[in-house]
Amino acid sequence: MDTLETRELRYFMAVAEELHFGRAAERLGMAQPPLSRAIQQLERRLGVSLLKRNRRGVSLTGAGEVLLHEGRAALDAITAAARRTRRAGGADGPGGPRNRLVLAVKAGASHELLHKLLDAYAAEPDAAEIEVLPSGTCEQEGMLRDGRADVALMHAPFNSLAGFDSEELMTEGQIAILPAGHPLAAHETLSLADVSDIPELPLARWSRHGTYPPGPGPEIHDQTQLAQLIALGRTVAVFPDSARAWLWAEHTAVPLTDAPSVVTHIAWPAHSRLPALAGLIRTATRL
Amino acid sequence: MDTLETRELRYFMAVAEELHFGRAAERLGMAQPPLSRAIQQLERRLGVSLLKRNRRGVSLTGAGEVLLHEGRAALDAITAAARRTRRAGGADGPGGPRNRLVLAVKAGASHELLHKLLDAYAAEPDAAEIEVLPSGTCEQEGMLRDGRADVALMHAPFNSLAGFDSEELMTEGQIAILPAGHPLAAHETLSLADVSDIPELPLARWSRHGTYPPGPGPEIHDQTQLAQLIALGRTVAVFPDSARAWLWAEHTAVPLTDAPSVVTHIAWPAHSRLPALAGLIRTATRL
DNA sequence: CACTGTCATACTCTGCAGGTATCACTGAGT
DNA sequence: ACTCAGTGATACCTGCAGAGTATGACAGTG
Repeated sequence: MDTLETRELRYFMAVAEELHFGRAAERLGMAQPPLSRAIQQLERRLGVSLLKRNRRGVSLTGAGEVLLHEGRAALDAITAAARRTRRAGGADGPGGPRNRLVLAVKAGASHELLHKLLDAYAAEPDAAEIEVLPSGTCEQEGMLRDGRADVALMHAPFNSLAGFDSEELMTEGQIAILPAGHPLAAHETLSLADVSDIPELPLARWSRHGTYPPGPGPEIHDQTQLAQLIALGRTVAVFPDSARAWLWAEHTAVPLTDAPSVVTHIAWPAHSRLPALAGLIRTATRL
Repeated sequence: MDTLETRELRYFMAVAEELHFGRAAERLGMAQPPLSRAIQQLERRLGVSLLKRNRRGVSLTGAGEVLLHEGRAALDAITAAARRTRRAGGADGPGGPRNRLVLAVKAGASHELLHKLLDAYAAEPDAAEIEVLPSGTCEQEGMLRDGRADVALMHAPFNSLAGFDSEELMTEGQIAILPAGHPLAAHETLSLADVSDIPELPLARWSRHGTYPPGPGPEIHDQTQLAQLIALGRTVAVFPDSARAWLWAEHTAVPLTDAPSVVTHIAWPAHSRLPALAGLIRTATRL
């Protein structure tokens, strides 16, 4: 059979990520031997070898890599099903299923657009309740995939719209945000090259799931930290034009001529059938 | 926890589709009581009521409908993971993972395009092996979703591209295929209205998962049957222009002026990472 | 008012997921 | 060369959960 229980998937994902049975077992809150057996059994059932046991740790085979990717998608779909079902629960009031949408937005981005959208939608007849869920850097995609959110504001080219349906809402240029006193702040416009290699102003490194990319810049994980570092003359940042909304007095914004445009979309899982979603999208595209 | 074992999902889907515990249990090859208990337990775990037990059959609650949709997507993702992993198995030859792609095409459609594509791709250096999988009416979507296929030729507006990545390959008009002797066959062009309500030529009804839509037309499930019925003067059909390739002598094709254009796309699951896929897509878009 | 169809409950049993103890093997250090 | 640490596999045992059988509760029907 091709049953593939979710338990087996969870187990395999843990091992594939840790590449170590002991640590994987610990992460799963179980002992190592049953984990080993479960994986063996999974391999036998699929008729495929997933891991190369090298006496010194473990590595993935080609089939293992495939299962790592496909399995993640499948697990996301499962937790999404659970979450969305729970959220729809207690429903069936006289006005149909309880109307509620979870909207994921990158924390701090598109304030103005978001405000307009929420106001316009709230004015609609029989508008659903919108819960705004602030998301970390580029995390909206995962939130849609695993059901934490029903719909999201995404920003191409930073977010990937692959696998979602979407409508374009807004296009804007990008600006460099510099310390007010910096020589470059006097320019009318700048290019990406101008701001990307300033020795005394290295680009900040954003936290991604707790780790930071390598480089000389300071480590940050929210916009306030970044704003402060810019104000102190320690770094420079590139942002969509709408970031002007939160600039400090110590900041100067200079348009970038050659930075790619940022396109804000409203996006949702392609198979979504939430009745309230259509109304929100209609409102959004009319803005 | 929000574990949601696939077994539970399968059980629920069966009940939600049959709306009858007994039949669902039979379909699952088990007795009815354990099924009842499993569903109850699922409802308790999710903290949500999924089914209304009406003493006379069963009906879905709002949350139940959500789980029916989301669960189908999740189950598809799981079987896709299993299938694709199996297919990648035995891999890891010296030339990297075994290169093989399964391409789903609507049986009989786009013959010429398909031929050109396969020839052009076969000429590429390190081309993967392409397995062509004929699919029933509009079934390519399901095949991509549950992993029976890796990539598909789809025809908008008949197929929905929602949830897939795709590239446009070809646009064509549509034609009416009439019995050669019919009065309308003498026209230069026709409109949809002209052919949709001819009393003596009712439109055929295609099989969809074994059932047929209601209507006066004959029931068919493959193109040859249809061709024969047209030749016999019993029905009329509307097809993309490329269907001219298989017309019989007893058929006459007349262009339709107001039928929507048919756009052929090559489409694949948005999260796909198959190395061979990129080459095929590149070849396809160059045609 | 018996009867049928339907889902729920009670009870039992078995298979398997999980734990503990231990083995087998390899590479490193002295 | 020998020991030791680290890692995954094996052997064996246990308890629970998932499956079966028998039966109950209830509603609609003729």
